[in-house]
Amino acid sequence: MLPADASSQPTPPPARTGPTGVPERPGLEGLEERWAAQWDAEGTYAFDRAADRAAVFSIDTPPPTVSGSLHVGHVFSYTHTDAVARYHRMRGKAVFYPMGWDDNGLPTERRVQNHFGVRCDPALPYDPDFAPPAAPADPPVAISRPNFVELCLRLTAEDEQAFEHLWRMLGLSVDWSHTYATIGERARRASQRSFLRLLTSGQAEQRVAPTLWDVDFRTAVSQAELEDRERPGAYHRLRFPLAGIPTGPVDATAGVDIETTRPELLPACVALVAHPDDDRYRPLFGTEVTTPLFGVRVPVLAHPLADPEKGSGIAMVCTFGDTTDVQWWRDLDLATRTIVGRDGRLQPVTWGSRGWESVDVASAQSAYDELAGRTVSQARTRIVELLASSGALIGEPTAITHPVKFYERGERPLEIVSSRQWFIRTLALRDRLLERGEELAWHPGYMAHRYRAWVEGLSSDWNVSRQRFFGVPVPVWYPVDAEGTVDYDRPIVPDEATLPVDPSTDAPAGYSEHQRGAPNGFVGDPDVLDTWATSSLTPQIAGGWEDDPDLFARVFPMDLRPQAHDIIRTWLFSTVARSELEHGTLPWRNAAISGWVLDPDRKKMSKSKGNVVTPLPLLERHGADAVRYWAASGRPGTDTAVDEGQMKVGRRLAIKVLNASRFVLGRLEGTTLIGTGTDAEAALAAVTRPLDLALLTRLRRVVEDATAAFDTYDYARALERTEEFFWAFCDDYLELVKGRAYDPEPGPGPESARAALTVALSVQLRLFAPVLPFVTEEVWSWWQTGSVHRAPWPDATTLPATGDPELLDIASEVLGAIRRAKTTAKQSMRADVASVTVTGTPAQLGLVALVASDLCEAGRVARLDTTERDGSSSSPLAVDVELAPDEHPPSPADQ
RNA sequence: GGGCGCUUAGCUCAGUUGGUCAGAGCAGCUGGCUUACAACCAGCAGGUCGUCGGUUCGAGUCCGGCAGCGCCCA
Repeated sequence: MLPADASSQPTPPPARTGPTGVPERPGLEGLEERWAAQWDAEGTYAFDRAADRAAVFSIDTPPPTVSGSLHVGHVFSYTHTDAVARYHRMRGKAVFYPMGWDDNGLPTERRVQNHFGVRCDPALPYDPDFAPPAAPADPPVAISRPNFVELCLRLTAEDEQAFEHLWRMLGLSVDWSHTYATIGERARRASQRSFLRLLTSGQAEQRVAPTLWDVDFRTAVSQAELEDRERPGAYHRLRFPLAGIPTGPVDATAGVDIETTRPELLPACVALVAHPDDDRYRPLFGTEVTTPLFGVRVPVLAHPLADPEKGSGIAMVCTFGDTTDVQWWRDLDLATRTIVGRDGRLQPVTWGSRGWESVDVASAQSAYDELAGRTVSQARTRIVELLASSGALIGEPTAITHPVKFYERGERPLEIVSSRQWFIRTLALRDRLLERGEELAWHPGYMAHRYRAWVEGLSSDWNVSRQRFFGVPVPVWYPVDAEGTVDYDRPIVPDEATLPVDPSTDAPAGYSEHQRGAPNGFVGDPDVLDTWATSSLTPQIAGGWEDDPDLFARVFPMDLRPQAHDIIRTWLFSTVARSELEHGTLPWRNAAISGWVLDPDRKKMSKSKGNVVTPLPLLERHGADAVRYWAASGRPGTDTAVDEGQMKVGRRLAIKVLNASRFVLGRLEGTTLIGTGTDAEAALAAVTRPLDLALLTRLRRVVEDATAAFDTYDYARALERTEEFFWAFCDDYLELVKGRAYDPEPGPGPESARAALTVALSVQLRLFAPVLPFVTEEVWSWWQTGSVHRAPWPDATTLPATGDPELLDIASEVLGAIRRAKTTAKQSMRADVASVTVTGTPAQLGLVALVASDLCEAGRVARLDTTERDGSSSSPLAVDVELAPDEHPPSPADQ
């Protein structure tokens, strides 16, 4: 585990030499600790809360799930956000960049259960002296809900410290005074307040309804938490006798065959449905059949969702096999016969009682008693045997593979049970939510499709209650009447001023705790809110909604929601919905969608595959700037593989920044261009040589490109442009101007070179700063005051537009030819060149003449001649290079 | 079954409105310790831009079909 205190013992800066403060041997080691501590101490990233809304850039940071270790995917997408944040800060915005922790919910519960070996039993009383077992207990120890929540809070607090340390080492420019946790008091208050307002306005309501249910976690889940998994199954062909014919040996001429993958739900059958246009079954519509084994008379009905192509074309409707059953049940107003309990086992049924009428009660009961108490899959095995021996199973089951709905964190197929749940009415909102999706600026734009497809496909309201423990409590109580019956229709709500409340330990106003559960008393709602029901309010929580109206007015609606594409349907969607319900606006103007990080073999990472890459070793091996470079090279929205090679490239780039800066600044000693208060205008005025002007004009275009790219959240493009320029700057320009830069004599040539180097370095450091915050800050500190991250973003319009960038190209071309000649001759780059003859058009030669002396200096060329020739300006130059006689020719033996 | 995205050098990927765009880096190979940098530098090599067809004077670039991969939704 990491040391939690990021500010402890920063590495001292290396010894410095000379007035420029440039270290003798600059390096990357220790920059993270040193600058993280410095930024913290100086408040470099503190939000200026006096700034008004127009001057603010606010970010709705994704709160990472705090359940174990961070994922390299976090590093990836958070780096993208941080680069954008740094850009806007340098553009002069007051950047509101908070950090949240998503600690409530199932992942934490699971982690606590495994870490301590405990399980929560809400029936137990609180034990103030409880201490968790030293080693995880097996079997788990049952503890009370308050004790369980305490353990959750304890573990998340530890995790959050480790996470914060990692974020600081990564260099996120978060204002750490604006943090929140989704189980924290502000989050609970905001979540409960919003819920109560939705309750008042009728947008939240409680109903007993078919509910997607995970039988292991024993909680409801929402549509957004579903996922399909391919599972083996089998079609079973069952024959339903026409009504009036008793069960028993089936008359083959008087039955209807259906096919089902869930024969165990036969006792829950309430109807058969076929497509209204299906001629095979049209004559049966309106008649009844009886279920095999159980002798229940059920209607045969028509519904367009029945698929004539599927199985026999007629389906059995049960309580409830899948979501289509629910729809048929609703549309056709069918009976309800619940057999699957919340533990995933078949409940006892008294056949012949109301709702369980049968033409042969005794047979039904005897068949069902074979199933009661079994799990769904056990019951399936048994009923197939019963059906086979009764003759109702026609032929052998046909094995198939089909998609089965699972809770995304679950291990067994979801059941649909009837239960009392709280819903937020999202279906009625669909059209408005689609409009909001159109209003939002998506980066990249095609991500809007994901949102639209999801909203258009909504099939149920949002179930927000969860039968779990570590979450924001549903803030209501219910009165208990004189007979001890709970009246769910008249919830007792708290005053907003008392929030947050916990109905399991707090008594409602007007009641005292001893009335809990008593006649004429009250009960608390035992459920907690879906974790998304709180996470969907992160703009409000971070922005201080109602708690800090002044702050809220300055930051909301926010400028940016950064997130990955897999949670568009959950987090992004639900946040848009809550903002629409609460404020009638979008929660933010822009959504920047990151891709996923894949493992080095481009496979999706997952714990089960064991290919999850953790970020800390990467940071230790390559350094933060290098890891950030890799992350920022990943295009917006594009899935990207972990690539340590790319991190090495980033590290090399950072080292190159150090060394190039050292060279440039080393040339400035004793000039007026160095040190605090460098006057950019004075430096620019000194840039007079064509090559130097050409460089700055090209740089001007780079600044324009990088700025435009960042304005559309394309950090990768901004980096690419900057990097491309920087390498050319190092490889060619620095070599070309070295002679002038080293010239100790004052004069327009040397001064122009030094001034151009100064300006170019300053601009490039600032262009790199959003992606490489540590190395740029380090270099900035050698010769500037203040933080580069507070320095103004380069303004392209201040750079010369009059230079001819073509001059750089032509100089590089000639220099390249000289280098090629030396390499071909296996000579050192320091080898002398007797003469160079450049053949080209007059226009080309005119340019060559402008850089001739720099070329001769850089290439150690004694004489440079030019020869004119006709031709278009696009035809290539011809460069003939004649090396000076080698003073130490290779001996024949070496040839 | 519907939708979205992707397919360019051995690898990872740029190529923004169709016209010096066939590119970069890595890996490979050949040289060079050059007074910023050997954690370096210079140079070399490399691809019918998935496939078929269409639009156009001209197509990685636009349109359509197909194949493969990935994701989302039924």
